[in-house]
Amino acid sequence: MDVSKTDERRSVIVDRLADHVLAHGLVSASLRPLAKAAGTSDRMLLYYFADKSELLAATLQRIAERMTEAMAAKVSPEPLPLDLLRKRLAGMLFEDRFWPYMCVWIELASRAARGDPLYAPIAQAIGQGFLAWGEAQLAADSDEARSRDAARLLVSIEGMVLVRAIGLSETVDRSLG
Amino acid sequence: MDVSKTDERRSVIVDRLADHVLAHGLVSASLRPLAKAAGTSDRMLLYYFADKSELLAATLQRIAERMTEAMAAKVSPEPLPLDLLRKRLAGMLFEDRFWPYMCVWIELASRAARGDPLYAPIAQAIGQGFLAWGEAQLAADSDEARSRDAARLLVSIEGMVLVRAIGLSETVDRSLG
DNA sequence: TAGCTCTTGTAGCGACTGCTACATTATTGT
DNA sequence: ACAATAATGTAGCAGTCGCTACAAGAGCTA
Repeated sequence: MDVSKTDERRSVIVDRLADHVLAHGLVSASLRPLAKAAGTSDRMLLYYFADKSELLAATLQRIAERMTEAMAAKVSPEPLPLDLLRKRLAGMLFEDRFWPYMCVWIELASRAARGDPLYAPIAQAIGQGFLAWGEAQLAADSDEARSRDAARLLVSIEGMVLVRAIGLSETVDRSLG
Repeated sequence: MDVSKTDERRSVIVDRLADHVLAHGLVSASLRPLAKAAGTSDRMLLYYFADKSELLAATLQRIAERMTEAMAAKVSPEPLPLDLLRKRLAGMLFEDRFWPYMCVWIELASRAARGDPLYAPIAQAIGQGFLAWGEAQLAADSDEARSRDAARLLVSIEGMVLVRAIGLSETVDRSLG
């Protein structure tokens, strides 16, 4: 059966939607601009997706997948101590090519914070994925220490991202020094 | 002169707008709902304020003032080391009555991250205000250490806020342990 | 070739957006 | 008391929002 035909076209659309959301944010993710970015019509977006929520969920999932791939490519051959991993990760996330992901991430968090039923579970899942990634990367004496360090990694990375978001990059640098 | 008359009414309105934004977020801060919350009409909001930007700037400033007052009330008589101040502050910011401020703060940051000309300067100013507050609270051996610790305080507090926003409160706790 | 499903365009609905023109009432200063 | 100014209501404009009814083309199957 060629459910694949439809799925393939859906996938192409989702890719372009992801590009658009990364470039312009969830705040300008309304159907007509998204459709134009995907080279189609709002009518067709709602043909391939039940409604806007489903469309955005698929788009955010795609964005998360891209980020996961990028981070998988950054896996170190051996476990790293917290300080070192934090610095390497910070260096990566502040690259220009990754900053759009961080912008969307904050936007996602701001909606999750209000308990939005669409965004809150997505944001939580991404956060837990990051924790798991951190635990796999970290050198630690015990499982307890590993879990604690992963939590600290997540917290400090998110803090750096948010502080940079408000235009205080040099404060981020100072905190690392 | 009773410019005061107008200013007084503006101030009452701003107070109610602040309540509404804290309760429902910037995302639902459109003129008609705001007006209803302020007990007036959209027409009158634009009578007292030049446009929506000016109105929101005033509202966010009011919100920041309230937060500043709350933090001023929490000043410790003597300087505190970083770890202790961090824990006390985290305990405060995660109280139910302060969480709405954190939600608005993340929303503000998400818009600042995209360089929004209205929100970016406001967010940056608030961030710098926090840094100054932290430097005044921290015990440190040198100005350099004080500045670095204030940066670390800001980064870790923001990180905890963001991680809690995505529903991972227990991860925040683990990071503090 | 007839019919059927998949795909797509057109047009529009009702709600909401920021904002404004116009008119009217209330208040104030002289 | 009268004129000027401040304050407010009504109505609406032009645009966007998510979404949908309707119809027509495209492609396949019998």
